[in-house]
Amino acid sequence: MISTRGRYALRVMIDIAEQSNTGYIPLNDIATRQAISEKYLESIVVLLTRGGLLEGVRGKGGGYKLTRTPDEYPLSSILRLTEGSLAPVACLKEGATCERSPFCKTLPVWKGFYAVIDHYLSGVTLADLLNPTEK
Amino acid sequence: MISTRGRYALRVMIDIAEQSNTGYIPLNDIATRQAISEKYLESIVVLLTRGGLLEGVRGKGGGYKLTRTPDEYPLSSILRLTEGSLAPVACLKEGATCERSPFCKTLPVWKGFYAVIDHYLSGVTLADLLNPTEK
DNA sequence: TTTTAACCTACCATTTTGATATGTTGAATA
DNA sequence: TATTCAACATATCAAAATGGTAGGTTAAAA
Repeated sequence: MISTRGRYALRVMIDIAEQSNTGYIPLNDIATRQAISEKYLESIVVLLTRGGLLEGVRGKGGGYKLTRTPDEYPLSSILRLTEGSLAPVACLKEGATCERSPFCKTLPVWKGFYAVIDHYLSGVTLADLLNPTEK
Repeated sequence: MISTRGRYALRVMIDIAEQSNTGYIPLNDIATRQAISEKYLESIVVLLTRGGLLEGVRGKGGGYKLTRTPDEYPLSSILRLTEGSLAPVACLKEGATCERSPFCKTLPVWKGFYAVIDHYLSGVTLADLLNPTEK
């Protein structure tokens, strides 16, 4: 299940995209607009910045900015970064190893499930979530 | 993400389906075959029994049995029961309420995601996971 | 040099996860 | 009828994840 990290990350990205004609957007403004604790948002936004989805600039006039256009952000990229993985079962997480896998009867279904999840979240981009005018 | 509860539940259901010509299957046997703690399985199987997916009989010669044929168990029914819900976000859980929902920009995407998840897991049945001979 | 705002580190309460332990009830069998 | 088997019930628990909070440091502009 997608936790608040992923959900808040999406809202932050939308918020920035909608304000993005205004240059860099300070997290303070975002936190106020979205009614989410700024301190908690910090821990989420740092993932997006390190992952290259956002650019942060310090000091006066600073804040965050998108590094691409909204249509270049599939939701999968945002959620994979903040949730750590989109794998629906631990067995499919990167680096996971299971001795049952050669004969596991459930593995194919989990792989199919993973593919469906990834396909859906890769087919929707940030641009699809914006106000029509901002697209 | 699907936890061990759901994953083990699937394996138990497959195990019972494959042995089901032998009448009632004691949990002890299943735990041994699947190499999972019997006591932990108990807490999972009770959900399946209460949900009507399995029938349990006590005493000597007792055990568990399917209440339907394997093709009548969509995986969604097994996983929904053991995981509590298949909703990908807390906002979509039964009984959940959110004051943002009337204007939430992410809600439609979560609903679509939920629909995709439900569709996939409803389209695969227990029968699809069995050995070809047991189908 | 003061203000602003990102960045960094540490901690913490609550919930969920993944069990274990110790029984009790009910059905068959010897 | 006593014994055995196995479901059913309840309590507890360690570890991890979740959802934060607190306090400080660095860098950039005014």
